[in-house]
Amino acid sequence: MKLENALLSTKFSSEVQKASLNILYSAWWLKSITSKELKDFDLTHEQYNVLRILKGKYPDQLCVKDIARRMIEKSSNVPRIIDRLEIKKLVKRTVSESDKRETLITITKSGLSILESSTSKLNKLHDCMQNLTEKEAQQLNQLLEKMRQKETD
Amino acid sequence: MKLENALLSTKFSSEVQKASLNILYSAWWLKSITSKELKDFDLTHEQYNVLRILKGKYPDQLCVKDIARRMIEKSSNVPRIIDRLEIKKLVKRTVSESDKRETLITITKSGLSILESSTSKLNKLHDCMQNLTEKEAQQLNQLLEKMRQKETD
DNA sequence: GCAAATTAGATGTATATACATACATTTGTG
DNA sequence: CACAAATGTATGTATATACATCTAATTTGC
Repeated sequence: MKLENALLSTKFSSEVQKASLNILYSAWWLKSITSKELKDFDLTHEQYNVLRILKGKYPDQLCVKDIARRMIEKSSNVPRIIDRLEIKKLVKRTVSESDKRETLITITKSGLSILESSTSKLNKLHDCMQNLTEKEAQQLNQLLEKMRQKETD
Repeated sequence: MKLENALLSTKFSSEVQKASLNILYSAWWLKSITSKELKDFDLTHEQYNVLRILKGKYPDQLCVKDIARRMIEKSSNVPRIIDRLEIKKLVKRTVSESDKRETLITITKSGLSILESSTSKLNKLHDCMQNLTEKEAQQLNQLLEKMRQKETD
């Protein structure tokens, strides 16, 4: 869908300004289609993201800070997301022996299994909406990274 | 910043999957730099968005539904955002005469003035981070819209 | 060795997101 | 005209975001 139709507006001061709005709208669009799939597994987008990060290092444990550093949205309140995952027994908390301030998080068998089935469902969704070729996706990645180039790297 | 550094991860199953994460991260990045500026005006990103939409039609009024249709994030709870703007006297509610179910929203002089100064601050920020040329921005817009092409247009 | 500074995590608050439900008004249909 | 269906908005609930504050543990500097 054209951004003009999505926002019912045609007044953009520049292509650059339009690109900002387009990124924000695309992110909302991506989140809303994936959240819909995750609902079947009683997972939110953020809970899924934490499980995915934990699996990336499995069977190693990660402390809360390590997870936070890997989150897409850096301002996520990781302890609270962990709270919800812990209630559902998808992760486990343990106090670190080497540094008692740290809480180490482990993904449980049950967490791994729910992550596997939800990921396979999301992948199917991804395949369906593969409108971009690998080359186009690569170009998109380059443009996004160029846009953000002011960041300290 | 490269996505690899932003998320401390190098494992992406494809450029397309990486592009999804890149869009989500870029949206967070855009929101966080603009929210920082809007804080000086005691406005949230969403409150600013509503004011911007109202100004687009000024001096006409818009009902809640018209505003919701123009929001970037379609699931925004517009009545509640209006609540906060009304407390700050930046907008005014009136019941529509032609259809008493509708609430018409008007931006106040004070709302227009705060919108003007905050917009000019955001534009300055935009100018500083103009890393993309108009042509590149146009290409980015095309790629994002191609990605979303499954949507009913 | 110990006080001060730093760090990790938990918790509190305001606002937003996502979605369900409630309520009033309007519209459509017999 | 009556009444069911649809519509517009407000409100309720769970979770998340954004940010501040608090507590406990660790590190640093003297």
